[in-house]
Amino acid sequence: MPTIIDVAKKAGVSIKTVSRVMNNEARVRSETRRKVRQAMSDLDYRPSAAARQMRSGKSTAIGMLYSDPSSGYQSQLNHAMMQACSDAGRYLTVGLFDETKRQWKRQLEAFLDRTKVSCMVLVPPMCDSRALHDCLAERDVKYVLISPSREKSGVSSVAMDDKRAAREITEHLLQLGHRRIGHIAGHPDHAASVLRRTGFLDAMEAASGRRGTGAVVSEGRFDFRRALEMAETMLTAEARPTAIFAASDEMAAATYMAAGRLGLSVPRDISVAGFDGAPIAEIIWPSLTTVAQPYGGIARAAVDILNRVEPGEDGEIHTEKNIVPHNIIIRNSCGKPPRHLREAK
Amino acid sequence: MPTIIDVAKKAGVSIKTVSRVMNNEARVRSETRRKVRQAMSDLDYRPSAAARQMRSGKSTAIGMLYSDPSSGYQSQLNHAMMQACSDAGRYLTVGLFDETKRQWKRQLEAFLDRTKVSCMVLVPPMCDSRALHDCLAERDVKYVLISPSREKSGVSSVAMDDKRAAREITEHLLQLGHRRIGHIAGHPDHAASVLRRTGFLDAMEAASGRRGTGAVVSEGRFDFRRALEMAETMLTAEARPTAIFAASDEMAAATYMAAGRLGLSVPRDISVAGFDGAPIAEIIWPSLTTVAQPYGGIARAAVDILNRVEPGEDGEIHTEKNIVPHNIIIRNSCGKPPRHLREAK
DNA sequence: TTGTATGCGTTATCAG
DNA sequence: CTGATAACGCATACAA
Repeated sequence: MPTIIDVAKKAGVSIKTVSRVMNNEARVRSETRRKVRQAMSDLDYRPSAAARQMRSGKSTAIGMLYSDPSSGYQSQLNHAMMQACSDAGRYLTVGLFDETKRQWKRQLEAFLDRTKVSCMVLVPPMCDSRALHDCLAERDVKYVLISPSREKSGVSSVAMDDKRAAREITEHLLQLGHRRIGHIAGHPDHAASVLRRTGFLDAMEAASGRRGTGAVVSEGRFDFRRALEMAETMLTAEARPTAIFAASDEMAAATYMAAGRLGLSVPRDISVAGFDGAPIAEIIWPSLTTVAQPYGGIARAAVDILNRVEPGEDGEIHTEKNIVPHNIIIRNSCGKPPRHLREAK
Repeated sequence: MPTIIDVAKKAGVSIKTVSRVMNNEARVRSETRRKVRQAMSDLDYRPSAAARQMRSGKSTAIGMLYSDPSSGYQSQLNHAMMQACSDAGRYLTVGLFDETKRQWKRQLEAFLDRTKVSCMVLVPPMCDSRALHDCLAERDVKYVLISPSREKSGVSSVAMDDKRAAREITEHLLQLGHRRIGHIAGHPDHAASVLRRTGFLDAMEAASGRRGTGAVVSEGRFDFRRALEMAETMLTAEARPTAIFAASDEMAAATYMAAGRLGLSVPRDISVAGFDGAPIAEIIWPSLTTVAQPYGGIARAAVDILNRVEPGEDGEIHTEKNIVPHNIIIRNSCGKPPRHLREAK
């Protein structure tokens, strides 16, 4: 494995200069910089993370907190972050974090002490804890928020556009001819739930000309059992919807089950759409039309921000609010409504 | 942060002695050892991973390969490993690994070069790749296998007893009075599937006195749609089972759906049991009786083996085959069969 | 059984 | 703009 000394020799400069180039410091003549870069790639040089960390006291790894092992969202994001870090030549160090415990502050400090990470990504629900922000700021750790409920000034964030995605998938249903559509919403405290519901209502309003027309909304709270009840209620109402848009794929799965119990077939009798692009959406049958969370794009954007925020300490920190485009995945759970219901308002 | 020097001063010895104590070397007087240990805990000393790694060229972290982000098994194990490592004062470095690509060897070597891990845990399906074993052995990386299909001599392994667990959950069903029980098996190439099926058949045989009596087996292949079909077939057969034991929680969920379509209620008309202890088992309703994989115990055992295999290089390597006890989680998906079917053989 | 001195690959100081 | 040299915390050859 080549070291900084080998690079310095090859480029005919001192190791300090090589170090300067690596760290994107300003005062280096551009030709010198070029020579060093050349030498580095010729030798396939890769700096020793250990030596770097030992000297600077800071790890190059990116830290991430994990609070709920059974959360599909967190584990998907975790995977995407690993991938993004790997692509960017960095590493991800993840720590368990129990936000409910009173020891959380010590827990966090132990994590920072041991890992020496100097930058982190905060995912929901950690990204909404003011105390957590303060603790990080106090220790001078840079961080980026993923899908925060509220933005925070001076801190960059990355998110998808939940409202718009909800609008789009509702429009898809409308385009198929559905006029009476149910929505099983998520937990009202969850920012994304509110956005998804609003997007749904916006699309319904645009189609009918009046807010609320044709829309049937229930609070599912992201809970399977509750969603099951809500779906059953909707499907047994006198004027039952011909399509249901659930705010999560799990709740969409619950809707499948409710439909099954009532002898209704998806998508013949009832169309179902979900949200998240969870594994279950591919697994269940018929496969579920849903909004895929852009985990990869979100992770890449977060790593990218962290890469840029670190070296350039010249002047003030440039923060940004990054919206990552999503995809609607059309699968087999949505069809046209029965003809006699198609144009009924 | 205290360093080895602070500890040495406090204990009144040289740093070399402290180093010896840390690494569990033999030639240290036990009183000296005690003094050093005391000083370490007084100062809340924690060795710098960076310095250690720089000096030795090896990281203290434990490596793990991840191949399928949507695999609940892998992500659960991942989480358990993080926890276990954290408890043992070690770190987990996980790498993506695409076993299908031809570049896998370079991918693995890049991982080893960059992370410098000297020990790893291999989870399914990686633990069954002979080429992977060879590659690791070649680079002198110690590893432990988790739930391998076949044991490998000279390599330790950790697993749960799938056969026994399947037998036990089947016995639970038998005890409730079920005599005709269906089993939706996993993929036949998967070692665990075979064990689970065998355990099921063993229990049925023990109860009836004859192999196969009362048992209805279908190949579900761990696939939702296929399991759905299998369950529908079973439930519409003339002599339908009063209980179904699915080899995975996902397939149990498919069974719920099949039951729903046929107007059958769980557990009143049909009892369902699963296997894995996946998040979905708690989420679906009624909550699913299942075998919980002992992820935590498996991870702890693996880390423990790795902790012991490393320092004691005196003599030959002691390998072990560790079976971790599991738990049957009784929830709400199993009940007594209708009276008239209870004793029917 | 214990201690001393050296070097691992970086970054930072300070002088050119 | 560039370079010589001293740390950083630990492990180990070598010495006692």
